[in-house]
Amino acid sequence: MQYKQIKPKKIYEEVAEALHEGIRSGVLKPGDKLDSVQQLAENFQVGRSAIREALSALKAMGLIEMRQGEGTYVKQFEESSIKFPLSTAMLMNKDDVMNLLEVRKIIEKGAAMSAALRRTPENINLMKEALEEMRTAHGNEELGEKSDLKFHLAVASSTQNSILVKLLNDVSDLMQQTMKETRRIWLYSKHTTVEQLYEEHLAIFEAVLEKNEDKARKAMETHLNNVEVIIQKYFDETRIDTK
Amino acid sequence: MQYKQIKPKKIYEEVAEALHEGIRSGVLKPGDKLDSVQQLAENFQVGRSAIREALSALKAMGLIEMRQGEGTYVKQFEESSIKFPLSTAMLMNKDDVMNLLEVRKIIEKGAAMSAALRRTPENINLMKEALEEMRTAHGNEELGEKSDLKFHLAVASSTQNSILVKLLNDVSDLMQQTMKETRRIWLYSKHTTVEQLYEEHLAIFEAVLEKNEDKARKAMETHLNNVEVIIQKYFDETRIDTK
DNA sequence: AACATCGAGTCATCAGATGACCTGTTGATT
DNA sequence: AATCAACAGGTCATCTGATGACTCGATGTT
Repeated sequence: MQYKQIKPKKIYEEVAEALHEGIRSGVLKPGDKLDSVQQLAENFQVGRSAIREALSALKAMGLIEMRQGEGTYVKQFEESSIKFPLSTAMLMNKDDVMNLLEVRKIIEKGAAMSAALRRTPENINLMKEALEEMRTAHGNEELGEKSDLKFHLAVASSTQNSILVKLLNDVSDLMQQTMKETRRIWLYSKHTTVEQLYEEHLAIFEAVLEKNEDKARKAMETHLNNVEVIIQKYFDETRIDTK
Repeated sequence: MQYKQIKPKKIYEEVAEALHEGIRSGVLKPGDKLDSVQQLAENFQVGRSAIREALSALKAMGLIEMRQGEGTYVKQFEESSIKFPLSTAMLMNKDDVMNLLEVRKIIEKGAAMSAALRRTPENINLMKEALEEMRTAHGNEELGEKSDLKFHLAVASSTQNSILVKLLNDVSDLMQQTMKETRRIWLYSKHTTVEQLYEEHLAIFEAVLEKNEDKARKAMETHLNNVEVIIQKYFDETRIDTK
């Protein structure tokens, strides 16, 4: 028979849960000030350390903010901040990078399609801006990289789906972190084909502009396939094993 | 002029960061036992509370595990289950749910395509199992719901992409939690169309079995569009405003 | 061989003390 | 009247000693 795992609840876990529940249920609204640690300790009838450990955990989850000398506040977290706990503690081997890239491809393709349907004139302007930056950035890898990101973000925003934007952001962050060490070489390879990259982005832009869903997907796919080739090449050259 | 925000780093934040870095860089490998709190306090030259608060945060992120009487260990987080720390203090309004569903659609469609390419015989068996469960579960909503999830998970696993699996899991969790309160009604609406749902799943299964990428995508799309209709209907009926 | 007991190591929790920091008030200076 | 230094009260940040609870393995007993 299956025995259910018994786990003696730690006090600070219970406290954290209670507060979390309070926030989720709306008893504690964003911006509200919590009682002082002292006060909470008395309310819950526990020591101050237990309270502080609970608060540390909640803070790590991004639910509250502790301001020294002031107090503890429930964080403002409109739509934008759903946390996708894509663990940043990830090994950086070829498999992981490739898997991550596949995820990114899936999301970006979907985003491109959705963007083609829902983009507004403002979105278009943002994309134009990014493209312009990219075009005039030849030679300046730093700036090129930034406008690249900006463009992808503008596409994501065009979906009018804040959750999707957040997710794509997280994935991009992870990619950047994962590739931190390979960055210089990566920028170099990229630089060599900067013209081509610009063309690819332009194609995506046009598709979104024309509200052509299918073309947008394909353009994004082409683009990311090329990115994949570059990364692939880098891995092959430097012989980083798949663990 | 722009002033850079000065933020005095809290000790426990620095400790948390140091440990996090250690894990990410691989100095601390999964399964490793950390020094005792006492010891860490001496190593970092800080008080025990600071250490404990840092550990609470890392624990909340799912990076470590504290076992009373034993010690603190770096969590094993292979492909399987990374504990999902929770991020769901989110309002449950129609917009959020719809956005989330769109994200799910994007990911699941991508997963279905990838699954069609890479599924192994074992994956097929898992899917079959889930389908069988679903078929024989008529009337038992609890079980039906579970096998539904199991099926989607089996599809995700077929991609051989652990990151994708993790992500889909997180999104599903979020959806479940978000819809926790609407659950009963949701199950009911679902029940009325359980036959149809089974057919839809079967279509996905067949497509994956045939390694037909395009068909898989379409089948998944059809399925999720129907799910969307059900949810949509629920919202319309109960008049939950868009905030 | 099986079981009970015990001790070392460790996490869990409490509470007092001290420092650092923020806000608002008061009162003196200009 | 405007400005600013000083202060007080509230709060978070941190350290520390004490105590309890728990795990594991060693030791001793039957």
